[in-house]
Parts: sequence; structure tokens; C-alpha cells
Amino acid sequence: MPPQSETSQDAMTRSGIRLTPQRRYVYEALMERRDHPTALEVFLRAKTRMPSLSLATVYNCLDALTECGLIRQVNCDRASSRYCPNLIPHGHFFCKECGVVFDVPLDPSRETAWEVPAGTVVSHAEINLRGTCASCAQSHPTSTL
Amino acid sequence: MPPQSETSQDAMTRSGIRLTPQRRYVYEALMERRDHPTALEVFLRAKTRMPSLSLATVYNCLDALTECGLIRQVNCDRASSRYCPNLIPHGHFFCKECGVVFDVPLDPSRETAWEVPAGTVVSHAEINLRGTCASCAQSHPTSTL
DNA sequence: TTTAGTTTTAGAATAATTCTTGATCTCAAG
DNA sequence: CTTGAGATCAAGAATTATTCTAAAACTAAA
Repeated sequence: MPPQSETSQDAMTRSGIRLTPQRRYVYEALMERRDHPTALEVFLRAKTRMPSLSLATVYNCLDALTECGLIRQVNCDRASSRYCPNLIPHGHFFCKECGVVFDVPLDPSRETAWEVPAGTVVSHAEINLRGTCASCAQSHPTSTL
Repeated sequence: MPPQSETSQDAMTRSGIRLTPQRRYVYEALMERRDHPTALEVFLRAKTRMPSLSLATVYNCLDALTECGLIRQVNCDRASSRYCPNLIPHGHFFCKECGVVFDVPLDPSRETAWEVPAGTVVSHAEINLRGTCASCAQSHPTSTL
């Protein structure tokens, strides 16, 4: 895990991959808003700054950035993968109504929340919540009893 | 949520969809082993009993069964969806080496493991663990220090 | 500079899933 | 019993996100 103070350059050097202009633009496109864009959305954002950029390169760059731990890939069901620059461990909430995705802080005691057989090595935990976000729930009189 | 004593017939009637022969074969193909088959694997299993069955119908049936709450769809990254007849709330572990998928019991205290904004309605929580299963970890001398 | 390895690009290919269409089935009303 | 509306099924086409391929461009080291 990269320490919070590490620069993106550091993280990539450590992983043995180069911080090319394309990778920098892709990373910046992801950092420029605190949302969870798809590869296509990242492509459209980054393309304004580097018109020669291709979608295949965006996929390559997102893979490279994910592999060196600078960003995270986020999946919900079989929808397009989304990408998240928040490296602090957290879960994700997906609103069924409006499609919004937001980070969900985790209680540090969550380590005890599951039991795996002895000898199992858990390297990554993914927590996805689905439901209705506060603003969508409000415009729905369904649960107002 | 269907009570544990409810038959599959009951669950489908309650949901207003019919328990057709195709849906029954698909459901039985899933129940016949305690694993997590893909739609294609379910198709191959069920086809031995009903050779006229088509893959599109298996997808339809799995959707119908998922919607009426008789089975669960399980996703890991962007791999094919898998299906799980275990209705007790639980997570899933995915082995990166051998691809095995198994159920992970959850600690009942997990409800407090995340914090969503006030007004958010969480209808479903998905917990996916990735790593190395016990038998793969054993054949790897990597963590033997 | 050569050279080997990495990266980018464009477009083709892949694969899981969904869609479309017409046939078939089911159930309830007449 | 018929009949008709709606649900379901099958086959294959279509979709779509993603990966692959091959050639060009780039980079860093010898």
C-alpha cells in the first residue's frame, strides 16, 4: 500500500512503470472531481486536454494505475467498471434510482465481520451497498409510514 | 425475504411468476451442488435433463429466480455472473489462483460496519473477498517466513 | 546511435448478456 | 370446451464493455 504522502511519480516508479503523459492525463482526469467515472467518462475528460488520446489507451492507463495502487476499480453488478482515486479503505453505495455512486466510510472494527477458513489469505475486501440515496428516498413517499 | 420454510412454488407464486418446467430445471441445476456456477454451467447441467432448453431461457430463468428472491446473483470484477442458492445473508470469497468461490459467513455485528448519510436506504449489501484459498496458499512458499 | 523493451494507437475481435421475433403455453372468461 | 390476452420460450442477431493485435512511436540503457 502506498503511503498517503507518496507522489504519483513515486508510486509508479516503485511499481516499475513509467508515468507517461497519457497516464498523467488519465490520472488527472480522475482526480479532477471526487466522483466515480467510467472508462468512457475518463476518456472524454482527458481527451479535452490530449485530443490524440485513444480509448484503448485509457483502458491501458487505468489498468496500469490500478495495478500500481494509485486508483481503485469499482464494480457494481455487470455495469461498466468505475474508477476511484480514494485510497483510504472504504465501501461504495450505489443508488438504484439515480445511479449515483459514493464512498462509504468503514468502521475500523469491520475486520471481524467475516470468518474465513484457517489458512485463507484475504488480500482485498470489497463492500458494495445498493439502495436508494437520501434525496431519491425523499422524493418517494414509499417508506413514509 | 422469503422465509426458509417457503417452497420454491410458494416463492414464485408470491412474486406473481409461474414455476415453469424450465425454471424448475434451472433451479434444480443450481441446487444440485453447493457451488457457484455461471449461467453457461447452469445451462449445461440443466440441458442434460431438458435438451430443448436454450441459453437465453437459462438467462431469463436465472433473472426470474433472482427477482423473486429464490437465488442470488454473485459478481466478481467483470467475470461472468455466478449464481448462488444460499439465501442466508453471507459474503463470497474468490481465490485468485484456482478461481474457487465459496460462501463466507458474516458476523451479525456487521450492521455497524459502515456509515451512510442520514436518509439513505440500504436494501442490499454485497461483501466480496479476494485472495488465496487455504489449499493454494499452502502450495505457495511465498508467505512462509 | 543502436537496440531491446515499453507504450500508444486504431481497429478488429471477443465474450457475456440482452434483445427481437415468432411460436407456444397457460389461465380465466365466456 | 373454445378463445383471447398475456406470459414464456427458443434461436439467433445485436449490443456493449473490454481485450487483443499489429504496427508505429517512444525511452532508456549499452
